[in-house]
Amino acid sequence: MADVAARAGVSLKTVSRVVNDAPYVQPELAERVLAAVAELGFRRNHLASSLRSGQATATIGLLIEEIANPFYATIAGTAAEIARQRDTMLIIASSEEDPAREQQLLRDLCARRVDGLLVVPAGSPTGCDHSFLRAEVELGTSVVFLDRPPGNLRADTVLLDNRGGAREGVRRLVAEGHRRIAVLLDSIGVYTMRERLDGAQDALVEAGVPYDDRLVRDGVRDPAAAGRVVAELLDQPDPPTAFFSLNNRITLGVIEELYRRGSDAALLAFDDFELARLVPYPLTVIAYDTRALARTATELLFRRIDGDRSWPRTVVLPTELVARGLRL
Amino acid sequence: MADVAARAGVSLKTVSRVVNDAPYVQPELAERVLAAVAELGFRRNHLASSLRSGQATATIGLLIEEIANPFYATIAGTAAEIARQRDTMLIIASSEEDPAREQQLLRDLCARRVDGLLVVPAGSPTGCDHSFLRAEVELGTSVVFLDRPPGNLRADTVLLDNRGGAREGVRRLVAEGHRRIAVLLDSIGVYTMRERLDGAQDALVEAGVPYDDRLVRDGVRDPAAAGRVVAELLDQPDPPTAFFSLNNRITLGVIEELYRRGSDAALLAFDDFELARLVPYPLTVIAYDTRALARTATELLFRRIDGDRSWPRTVVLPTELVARGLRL
DNA sequence: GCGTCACCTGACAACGTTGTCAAGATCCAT
DNA sequence: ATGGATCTTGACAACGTTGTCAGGTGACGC
Repeated sequence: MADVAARAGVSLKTVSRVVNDAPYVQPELAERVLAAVAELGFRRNHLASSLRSGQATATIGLLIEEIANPFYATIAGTAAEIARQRDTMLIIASSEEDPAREQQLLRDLCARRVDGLLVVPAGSPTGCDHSFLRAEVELGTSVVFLDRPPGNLRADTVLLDNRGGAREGVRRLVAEGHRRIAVLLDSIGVYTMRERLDGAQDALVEAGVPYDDRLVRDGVRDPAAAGRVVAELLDQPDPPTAFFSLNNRITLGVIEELYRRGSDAALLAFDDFELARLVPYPLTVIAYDTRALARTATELLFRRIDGDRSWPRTVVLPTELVARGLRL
Repeated sequence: MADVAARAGVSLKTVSRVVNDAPYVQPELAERVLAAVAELGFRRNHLASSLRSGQATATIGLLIEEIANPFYATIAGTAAEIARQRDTMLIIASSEEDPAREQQLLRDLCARRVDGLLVVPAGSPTGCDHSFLRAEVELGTSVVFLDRPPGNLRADTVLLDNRGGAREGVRRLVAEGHRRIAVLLDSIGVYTMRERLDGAQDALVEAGVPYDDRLVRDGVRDPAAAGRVVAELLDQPDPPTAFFSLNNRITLGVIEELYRRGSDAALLAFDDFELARLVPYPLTVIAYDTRALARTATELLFRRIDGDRSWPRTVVLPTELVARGLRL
C-alpha cells in the first residue's frame, strides 16, 4: 500500500480511501491511485484490515460432524449460499463426533476471530459442555446451534421435531397392526437418536403396546452392520414385523437385507434421501427440510451478528411422513 | 495480551513466549503467565499473529462448484481431513459454475492470505482464464487445480481419465452389439463433459460405427429433464438401444424412465453413486476414486506450501467399469 | 579475576491497515 | 471582508502479535 501511495504521489490514507471507496477523494487522484493499484498488482490485506477495525472478519465458522455426509453437505451449501449474499466466507470444520476435537476446533475458529459460529454439537455419552464458549460469546462472537442443542450454554438453537416425527411414524405402524417393531440406531449418545427413540416409545406407550428392549439395537454404525442386525432379528423366533431405522445410513442396509430376503416387513425410516423413490422396497420416511434448518440457523446467526441482543430462542422445525420406495 | 502481561508482572514478549511455548522461560514465570491467561480468558489472536509473521495463516481455500453435490462434498471432506492433520483450516467457496464469481471468490481468498488454493475451475463456454492468479502465485500462494485444468496458467493439476473411461465404456457397449447409442450431457461447456463425449466418439470411430449427432443431447440439467429426453428418444422411430449418461444426476432420471417403461436398453453411466447397487435397473458405471483425487491434490498443495518449487505436474487418475443395479 | 557460554528477560519496531484529528482549500451567505 | 459549512488531504497512532537485539544473570574453566 505504501508503494501504491508513493507511485500515485499521495498518502497512505488516500489509497485506503480509494480502495474502500470512501467519500471525499478527488476523481483525478482516485484515478491515479487506481492506476498504481493496477500496475503494482496491489491487493488489500484482509487480515490487517480486520485486525485494525476490530470486528468484521466477514467470516463465519461452521462446525459439523462430517462434511462428506449429504445431510451436513446440504447444511454447508445452504449456509455458504446465505453467507455469500453478505460477502462472508465460510470456514468448515468437522468434529467427527469427538467432543474434544470439537472444542479444539471451536477455540481455533474463535482465535481466527470469526464473526459467528454455526455449531452442530458432537454427540457424546456424557453430553457436551459448551460453557467454554460463554467467554467468546460475551466477547462478541455470535453462536447458533443447529440439529442438536448445546450443553450448559444458553444460545439460539434450531432443531428438528425428532421426537414428534418418530412418534407419528410409529403411531402409523401401530395403527397398521404392528406390535413387534425393531428399532435400529447408530449411537444412543447422540441427542437426535435419543429423541427419536423416545418418540417411538411414546407411541408404543400410548397404544399400550408392550415394550421389548431386545428389539432395540444400538451401535449400528453402517449399512453392513444394519444388514446383519436385520438378518439376526428376522431369524429369531417371533421376529419383528416392522423395522424403524433411525438414520439413513442404517436404512440402506435394512433395505438391502429386506429386499434380498423378499421380506414383507414394514419399514419406517428417519431421514429422506434422494434415491428413496427408486429403492426396491416400500418404506415410509420421516422427512424434513434440511435446507430450512440451515437457512433458519444461518439467518438467526446473521441477525445476531447484526446486533440483535434479544433473548435466545429455540426453533423446532416439523417433520413429515412420506411414502417412498418401489412396490415391486 | 497486555493485560495478561500486567497481571503476571512480565513483559509482553514473555507472554508471547509462553503461549507459543518458546524455550528460555523460567517455569515459575510461565506458571504465572498461564494463570493470568486462564483468569483473564485470554485467547491469542490468530489474525494479528499471521499478520506479523507474514506467512502461514494455517488456512487453505477450496473453490468448488457446489458444496451440496456429493462429489464436491467428498472432495471437501478429504481436503478438510488432510488439512486438519496439519492444523490448517479450510475455507470453502462455491462458484456455481460462474467464472466471474469464481474470480471474485479467488481474489477474496487471496486477500485473506490463504496459504494455498484448491480449485475446480468453473466450466464456461469460453474457457476460463486463470492468468490473474499468476501474480498471486508469484507472491507466494500455492495453487493446485483438480478435476478440470486451469485456463492460461501453468500449475499442478489432478484430473480423472474422463476420455479413457468413456472410451472403455462405449467400447463395451459396441462389443455387445450396440450401434445406436444416445449420449446425454449436462453442458458441453464443461471440460469433463467434452472429454467424456470425445472418449465416446473415439470408441465409435475406432469401431467404425456411424455417428448420429441427433443422439447426442446437451443441456440435460436435472433428473427430470433426463427422463423427458429418454422418453423422447425412445418414442422416435429407430430408437437408441443404449444410453450413455455423462453424469450421475442425469443417470437418476434415465434409470427412472427406463425402469418405468420396462425398457431393455443398455445403460452406461459416468460417476458411481452410493445407492447404485440398489437401483432397479442394471447399468455399468464408470467409477473412479474421488477421495484419491482430492487426496492427491491436497497433498500436492501442501508439498508446494512446504516449499517444493519443482516443475508443475499433471496427474491423471484411472477410471474403472463396474456393473451396478438390480436385474429384476 | 576474566572471558566465554548458556540461559533468561524486556524494549522496541514492524506486519498492513484504518480511525481520529487537524489543517488547508473552496464556496456561499452575510 | 468575515464566518461558517463543506470538501479534501495527510500525519499519526493504534489493532495484537512476534522478530530482533541488547542486556542481565549465573556457571564454568583457566
